[in-house]
Amino acid sequence: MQQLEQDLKAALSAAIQQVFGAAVPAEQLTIQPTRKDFAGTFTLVTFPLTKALGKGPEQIGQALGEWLQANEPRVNGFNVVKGFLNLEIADAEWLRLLRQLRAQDIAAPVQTGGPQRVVVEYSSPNTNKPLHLGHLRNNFLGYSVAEILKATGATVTKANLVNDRGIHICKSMLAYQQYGQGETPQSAGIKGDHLIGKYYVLFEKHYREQIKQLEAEGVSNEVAKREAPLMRHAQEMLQAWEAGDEEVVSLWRQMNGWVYEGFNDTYQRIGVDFDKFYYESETYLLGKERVEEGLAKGVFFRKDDGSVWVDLTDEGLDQKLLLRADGTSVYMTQDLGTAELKYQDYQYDSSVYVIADEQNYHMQVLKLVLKKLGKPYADAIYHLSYGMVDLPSGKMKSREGTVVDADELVQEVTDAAKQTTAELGKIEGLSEQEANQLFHTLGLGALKYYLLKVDPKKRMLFDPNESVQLQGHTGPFIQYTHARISQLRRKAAEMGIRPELTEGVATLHETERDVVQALASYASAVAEAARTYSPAVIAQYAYDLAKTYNRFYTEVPVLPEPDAAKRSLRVALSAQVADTLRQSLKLLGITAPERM
RNA sequence: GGUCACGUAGCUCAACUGGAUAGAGCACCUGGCUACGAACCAGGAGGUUUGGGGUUCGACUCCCUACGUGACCA
Repeated sequence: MQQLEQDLKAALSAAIQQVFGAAVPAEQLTIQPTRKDFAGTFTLVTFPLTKALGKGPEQIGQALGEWLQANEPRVNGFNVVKGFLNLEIADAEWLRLLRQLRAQDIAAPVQTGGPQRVVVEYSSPNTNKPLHLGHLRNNFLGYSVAEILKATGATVTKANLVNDRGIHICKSMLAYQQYGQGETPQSAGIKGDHLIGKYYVLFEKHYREQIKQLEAEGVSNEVAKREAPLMRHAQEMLQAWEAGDEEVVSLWRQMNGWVYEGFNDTYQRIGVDFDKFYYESETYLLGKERVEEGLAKGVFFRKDDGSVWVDLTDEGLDQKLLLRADGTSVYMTQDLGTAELKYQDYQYDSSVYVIADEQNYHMQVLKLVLKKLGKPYADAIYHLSYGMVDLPSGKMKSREGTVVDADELVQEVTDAAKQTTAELGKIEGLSEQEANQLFHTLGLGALKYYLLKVDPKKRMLFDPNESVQLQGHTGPFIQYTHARISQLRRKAAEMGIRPELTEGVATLHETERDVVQALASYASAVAEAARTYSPAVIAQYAYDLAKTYNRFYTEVPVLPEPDAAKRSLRVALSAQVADTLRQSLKLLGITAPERM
């Protein structure tokens, strides 16, 4: 398809030379898909040529159209509307394209000239509470972007930088010590991550009470927050952890272990995975050498109190702290360290950080600082910045208990899929296990598609009712189209109809052309998605393809078609659609069932 | 106070990076299952693309400005 477009541009450039005697390079021509309301596939916009050629836009269109029709066999018709030359492509070319697509492996890499060694860091949870809706957008985005980049032939490492240390974990640990009474996930019958989350909430509750009490005694809010006994204990615990205190470290190990069991369970359930785990407890001291390096190179400076800074005022930012006066790290210090570590591990030419847009400033600074250090990988860093997920009631706030828990949500979408499937009476012939598997596939398909179809950088609204919808612009709509074709293929096989393209077909139905065109656009959709790091491009593509196919399906008979050559062609066309849909969904992390 | 995003149909989102009459889904109305799976398809209604100015053959897209929403930096 891209090839055809390029060839047409070259042909048009030649036509301009021949007809008008002017040299206009092919790259300068504006060609675009023809709007639905007009006949044709490609459209040349002739307005920009008027000056160079000294003719009116219609005149140019007419002359070029005539030339192409006479000299380019793939163009078999054209029309000119104002400054637009619409070109119609011959059926023989569509058939050739379909034949070519059928001969290729749909999973074969799409060459883009993009990065070859990529690290995608995503998920990166804190270990003090279970995953929630915001994490889901992050996880689905990260997994999908990794799959998309793989589809361009890149070697991709999925990395998870677990934030397993710090004051927030100590809060859970302290609350557990005080109120836990030796409870375990087994004894409580609660998933590990949820158990730890329970104690985090408990900490916050008692902590707030202590603040309130102090304030009642006339202490200012600021001081109360700092001096509340629970907070002081948590701080002491953090120091003990850093000093390697055996009791604290052992409790920390135990509780993190529970959390990981819970996380692994959730990861498995939502179908994401990782090739490499980094733990902040092992990386939080890194980065100090980078600070030394920067001081030696004279790109950082030390203030009188001993703290180290970088001056970014030339870049329109301000001065940024890199190391505290007491020599302890800040987040930036660690991130400098892990960037170096990741580069040593993987020598990436692209390092993708899937992080919410509230970190935009931080990531901008990280990149600039690495640049100042002269790091070769500074430009390879890409912040895949995504917007927050809002609820109809507003922003999610853990303190106000308005978070949507990931595990609960997955259960809800699965239940919704079960209910709808039962209503439609489509579970006959499935074992209970198969049925449950299907409900999960559909529910998760709905949820993933819902979160991925929106442009990542945009803030989005999560409507619980819409997220479980199985009709319309949804994942299950695409899954359904795939399942329906699967059934068609099974029947075709039973009837002895082979999906093949014989010489017996000369002309195509309009909807068949549309389907071939959509199929042929797969590669450019993947390329575009990879270039922009946007699964939404694939989501939109898969929907359009399914939509186009469904129209074909209702307008044209496949199996009942009396002409054997046409019948085989339509089965082949359908098969290609199913394969392309399955592959597209795979890039989104969504499974395409054979029946539903 | 400063920086950066975003603002499109009642609601949720698109618009091939400056091109034609701004498209889908949901919700609402109408029609289509004795040819292959109706989780589908066809049609209707719904828009001053937040307001105002500018750039040009042409602006949802670029620039300026006001307003609104959100995030971040001190």
